[in-house]
Amino acid sequence: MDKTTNSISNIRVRFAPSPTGYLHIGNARTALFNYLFAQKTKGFLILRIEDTDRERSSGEYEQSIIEDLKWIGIQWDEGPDTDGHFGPYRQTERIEIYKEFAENLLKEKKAYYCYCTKEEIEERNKQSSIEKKAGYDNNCRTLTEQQAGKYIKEGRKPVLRLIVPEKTLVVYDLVRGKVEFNTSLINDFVIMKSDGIPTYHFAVVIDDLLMEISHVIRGEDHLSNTPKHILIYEALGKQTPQFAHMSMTLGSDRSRLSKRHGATSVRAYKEEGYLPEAFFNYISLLGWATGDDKEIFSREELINEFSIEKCSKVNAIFDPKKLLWLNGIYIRKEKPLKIFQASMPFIKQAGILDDVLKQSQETIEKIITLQQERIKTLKDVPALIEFFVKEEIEYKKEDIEKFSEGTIKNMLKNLLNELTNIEFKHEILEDSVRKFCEQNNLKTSDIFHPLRVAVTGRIKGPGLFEAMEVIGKEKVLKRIENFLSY
RNA sequence: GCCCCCAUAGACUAGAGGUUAGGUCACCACUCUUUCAAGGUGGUAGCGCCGGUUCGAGUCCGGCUGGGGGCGCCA
Repeated sequence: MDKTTNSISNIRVRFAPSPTGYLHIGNARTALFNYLFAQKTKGFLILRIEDTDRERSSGEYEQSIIEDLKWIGIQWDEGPDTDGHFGPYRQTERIEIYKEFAENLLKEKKAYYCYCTKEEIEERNKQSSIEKKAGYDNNCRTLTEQQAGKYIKEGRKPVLRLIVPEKTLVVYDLVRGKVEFNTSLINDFVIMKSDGIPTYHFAVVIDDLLMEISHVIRGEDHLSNTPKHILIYEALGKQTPQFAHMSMTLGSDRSRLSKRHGATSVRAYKEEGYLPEAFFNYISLLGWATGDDKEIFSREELINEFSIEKCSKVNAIFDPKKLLWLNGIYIRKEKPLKIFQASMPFIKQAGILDDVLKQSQETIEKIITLQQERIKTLKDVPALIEFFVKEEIEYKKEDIEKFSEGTIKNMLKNLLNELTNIEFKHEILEDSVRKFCEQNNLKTSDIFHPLRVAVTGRIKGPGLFEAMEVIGKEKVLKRIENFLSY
């Protein structure tokens, strides 16, 4: 995660989650785009924890977000878990810094204390129904010292509000182009809460400033808040970074991605057996595309091809089906041994670990190779390899009934004798079973299907003879005998 | 209510005035095949609506409609 200081780029971007839950898919995509941009430009990615909401933030969530980012393969150059010259990277550890900036704004009369309670503001809003202006009425901007003194005596703890000058603000957004705002619609907003903690708007600006962030790449939900941020930069007499507001990720009904749409956290997909590479690739496709028709990208290709200009302004719907398809693509491309290793948690979970560990690595690799094209997610692995590794298999009642007809059983019995005498190589097996069918005037399917059920306990699966070879002579013969006993 | 953003099939998108509107997922059919899967081939399906500019509009402009976002002592 370190980068030497001889980097020529002074591009610095950040991903700034608040640790109030697991890493959300939408946030993961924002993180990914920041990562890709940093990599592409040889810049720096900073991870900053925005934990000023003390009610909802927790260290566990911070940890889980870090784990999930790492799982996806997003690496950062500076953050709470690494060294860096712009720390601390956790907002609650920066409270004194914000206070200092706030006090300066107060001194310069660019901000003021407000003693109003929520109730008082609401009440006044109701009274002035002519102007249906929502929010704060800038009441305390013109508070006399006398009035202020009275409030202080009452023991009221004030918030600090920024004086919002009336003007037109222009955001030159890298994704959306020129966007104009009229600040007359913005009320003097809170920058420091009454408990001395900065609000999001204030902390974000101070941090981006001090951490020398050059490009703020974030979700479109922050576009409307950007004028507030610019106002703070201006009050501080500082230049703004560049802004890029990415489209949002929505659920299947075009509403915000929520529990109703299924899994919304990165962690859930990890636990469902998705490969991080596939996930990485899939979310990069949401709101971004190259001019050609390419969709499958390695990490390096993605970094190489990425550009903010190619980012779409249109909100994208998260489609689990396409992710599933892409996951299959990655699984089929992966080395069998890698798939096996990645499936270990699921194998353990399924309770077949002991049987699996009895197999040689070679056998395991053969099994995975045979089933690879059937694996959609790693979670499928136990069910697909189970009948290879288990000593005994169980049959479904319906399958037994289907193939319990006397002639079939007799044929299988005869075949069993044949199999006893041959070498268990799939070519040889196939050869002799086909010959057996011919000699007995049977269609191959008359024997293939019952044989598959007898040997694997299933009506579908990989090539029958390849499977038999891997399962091994001893087990196969035993299984057929067992099947015949029903 | 006010402000901001957006609009190509069910979904993700290509398209920067002249295209038979291209690709991918999903869906359907066919094919390969001992089953399933994977693969191959083909198919259904789209420029939200109304005006304007232009010889010509998916593409430019305006309006409408629709969707999303913001207006917190949440971030």
